[in-house]
Amino acid sequence: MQTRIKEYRTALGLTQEELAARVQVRRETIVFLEKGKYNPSLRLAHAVAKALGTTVDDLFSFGDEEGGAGGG
Amino acid sequence: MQTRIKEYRTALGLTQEELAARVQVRRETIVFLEKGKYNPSLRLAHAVAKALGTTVDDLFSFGDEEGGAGGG
DNA sequence: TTTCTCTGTAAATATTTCTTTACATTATAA
DNA sequence: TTATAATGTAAAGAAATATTTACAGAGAAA
Repeated sequence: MQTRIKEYRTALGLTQEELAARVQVRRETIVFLEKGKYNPSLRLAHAVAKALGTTVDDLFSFGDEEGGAGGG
Repeated sequence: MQTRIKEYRTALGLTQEELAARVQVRRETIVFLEKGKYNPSLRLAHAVAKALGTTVDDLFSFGDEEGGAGGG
């Protein structure tokens, strides 16, 4: 799973902390997302996309793993 | 959070079990998603959208809650 | 160097998703 | 009624996300 969060965030001149505040999560959660440490809930993914002025499908991409939702 | 999973699934003539098999999750998980019982992981949301031939943003909608990702 | 801001990491914990197993309901068909 | 297929519900537990707290490194500015 890849994400363009950092790319969008820096383009808007936001710090991780500012983005976290907009999304109403901890800064660490933003760090983890940018680093791809885990796979967010849809609600969180949506909130981040909205805060960055884009969509979930644009912000996150799946190399197209191998079929399903199971771990890879 | 609203979803059009059932709408897409029935349009394709799939049972919950068949969709579950394509997505590689349990049938109960599909029931819960269709009923809005919980908020899936992004990976699961993506896998379901792909199995139904659509996108995450099309399949799920957020009335646009109130800002962030925090519970409502 | 010291100070400040931003970013990254780590461990324990709370919370939620998702599984597993089991049973109930509804509808169709014999 | 009896049988079968599809759907819905429930509870216990496994696995993951997200929080909380704390500390460390990099860069800019004094």
